[in-house]
Amino acid sequence: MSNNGVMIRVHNPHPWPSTEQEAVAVQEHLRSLVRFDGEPEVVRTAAGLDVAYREDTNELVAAVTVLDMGTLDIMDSVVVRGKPEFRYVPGLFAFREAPPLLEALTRLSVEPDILVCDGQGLAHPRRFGLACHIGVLTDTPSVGVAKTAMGRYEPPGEQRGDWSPLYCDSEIAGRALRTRHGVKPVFVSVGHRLTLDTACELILRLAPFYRLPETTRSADRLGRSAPA
DNA sequence: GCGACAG
DNA sequence: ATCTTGTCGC
Repeated sequence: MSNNGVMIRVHNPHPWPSTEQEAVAVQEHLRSLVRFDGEPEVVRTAAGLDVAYREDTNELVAAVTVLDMGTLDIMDSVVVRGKPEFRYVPGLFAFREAPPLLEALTRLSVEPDILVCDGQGLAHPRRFGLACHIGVLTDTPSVGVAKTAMGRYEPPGEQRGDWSPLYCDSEIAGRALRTRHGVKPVFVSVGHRLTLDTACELILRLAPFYRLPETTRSADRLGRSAPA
């Protein structure tokens, strides 16, 4: 269902922080807004969010694709460029990548039922990774899929679908999920308005061919192939 | 104090 | 993130 109105809106109760101390304070407040209910009854579309870097222009290139969950066809896509307003700091990743991603989400014309972010959700030092941040500010179900873990885990079984708990500070914050036989697992954690079971189920559906979900792969391709 | 540390 | 060759396997 497409229309000309804005489907995803950003509700940001804080000015964007300029120091690491302020950023941590913002996270500690926003994390109280993460919800685990309100899961969508049926997920028909899923958005992939990724950011590429252009060394030549010192710009961030945020790319968002919306895929049909049934066919994995790309139904919509948006690219937004922006200047980095925050240096990369582990744990404060969202303050660097979220601005252009949020702007891109606002410009979509096909509504995504869930957002698949390239990074952590609850599997974060303060339980508020990029996926939680994006999910809360847009009040949209979201999940984080990271290529490397921020917590500790034991290797899951070798079969596709096998998983093991991902621990952060002795708490289960996500899962190491095997999307392909014999390939390094991806690290899935809830962002907002989803359960971990549903999140893993969706990621497996989105990753029938490769280690990473097609949402992430398509957004990554789009971002790095964007015109100069 | 030293190492670890999403992209 | 990005820089990069060859190599193994389906």
